[in-house]
Amino acid sequence: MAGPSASGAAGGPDGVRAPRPRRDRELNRRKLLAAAREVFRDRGLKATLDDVARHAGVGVGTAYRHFPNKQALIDELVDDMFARVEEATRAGAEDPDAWRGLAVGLERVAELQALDRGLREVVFHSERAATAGLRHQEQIRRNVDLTVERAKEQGVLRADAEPWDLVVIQQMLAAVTERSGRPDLWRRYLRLLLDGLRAAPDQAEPLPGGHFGRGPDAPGPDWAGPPSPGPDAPGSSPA
Amino acid sequence: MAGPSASGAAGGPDGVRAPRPRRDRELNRRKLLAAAREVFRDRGLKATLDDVARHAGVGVGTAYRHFPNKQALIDELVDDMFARVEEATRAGAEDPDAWRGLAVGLERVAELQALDRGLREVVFHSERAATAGLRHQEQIRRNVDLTVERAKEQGVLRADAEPWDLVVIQQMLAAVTERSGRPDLWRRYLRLLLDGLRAAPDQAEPLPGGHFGRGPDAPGPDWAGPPSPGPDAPGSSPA
DNA sequence: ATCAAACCGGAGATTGAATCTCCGGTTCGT
DNA sequence: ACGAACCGGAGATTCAATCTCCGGTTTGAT
Repeated sequence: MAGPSASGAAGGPDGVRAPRPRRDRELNRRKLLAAAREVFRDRGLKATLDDVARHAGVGVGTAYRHFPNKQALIDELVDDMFARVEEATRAGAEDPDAWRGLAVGLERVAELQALDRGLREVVFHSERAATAGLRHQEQIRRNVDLTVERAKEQGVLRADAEPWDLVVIQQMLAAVTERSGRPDLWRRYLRLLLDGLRAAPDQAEPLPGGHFGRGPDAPGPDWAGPPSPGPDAPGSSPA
Repeated sequence: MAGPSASGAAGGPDGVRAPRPRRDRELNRRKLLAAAREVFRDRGLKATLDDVARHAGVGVGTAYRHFPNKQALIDELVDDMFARVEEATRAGAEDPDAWRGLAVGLERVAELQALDRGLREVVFHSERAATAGLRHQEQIRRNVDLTVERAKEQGVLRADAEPWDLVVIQQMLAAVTERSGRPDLWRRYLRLLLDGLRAAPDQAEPLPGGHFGRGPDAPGPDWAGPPSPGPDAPGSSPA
């Protein structure tokens, strides 16, 4: 009869009672999370918390009781998203055929983001990507570095390619999906980019843009470095 | 002393007087247009009409007296933008060396849009691009078609490339500029894409995406065809 | 079965940003 | 010099999104 901690608090660090939470609470929480995944996937992060609540079949009040605001709800999902991307890059880094690994890694990640608008916005856009999923982000970076390094060793990737090129390529593919509305069109341009990425004898001209007038050790774009300056370029004319 | 049409109306089709408009009116109009070009170039179309007015050194009221709303002001500029793009594509279409023409055309257009955020938004995003600059748009399409056609004839462009690929490529380059904040990074990826676009013996795999399950004669993406379905994809799961 | 605490739903208050109007004061053309 | 036309910018208006509040319902315990 006496289950664990029949009536009093068990071995909690403080004297806090455990008043047996109601069953529907947890249920609603799950429903909200699931609905959020769907809504953000289809309509992006700009979807309203009201939308999520309606999609979950609960009231707005319930939504706000579980999550103080939309950002908190998003934060709850971000880690998952990065985890999926990490997994997708792992396959590429581990393939013994480095070229196939490169191609497969790019393809997997592109597949993920082509199907999930919320993921695109979290992974590529936001400066708040820095806020969460850091552990995953580091591993992703390591996977990408490794993929590129091995592809160069095997002589299948042009020597002037850099790891962050793959990130930029994902951004470009995301743009194709976003602006065309076609969920598969990116494959065409991935093929094109892969053909350009492959080591070839007649690539006389090196890729430009290897070094700008920036810091001493930051040849790449702003991602993976300090947060970007934001969508607006300041420093316009002073009247 | 007596200037042209000293006091009465000249040859107007109706009896409307021409009461000699004040000089500052036209001046302010010019100032507003110039300011709008700068502001939209630097901050995009989401800039406020108030912003434009402030930048022009006039009051908001003046702005609204000259243009009923922001869209009207934008419409006044759109034609110019498309004209510049048309001019940029012309060079590519006329070059006797078709490959150089292709490369130069892509580069010129990319330069234009990399420096002008407003142009990016007008030319690539909006469904309202359909509203204005139609004459230019048709000529642009003709230039692009010609460029591609000749490059294929000369055997320098892979046979499975299509004219609308060039449009998509511009979108990708625009995304690079937009998301990196680097005004020159696109050159790197244009090189990459050009290397992928060039006819080569080892391109065994054709580009995918030539035909989807769409209409009978619409293999390409939605631009240059019917207006796009908008940013949101409906048809989500039915609960 | 009964009760009180905890939870739910959704109308609407609040906030914020952008658009547009109105009127006193100034400038232009005659 | 004079009056019409124009200018400037404070603030009314609109619109959408976020969040709060309270009457009614459900849950778990006695």
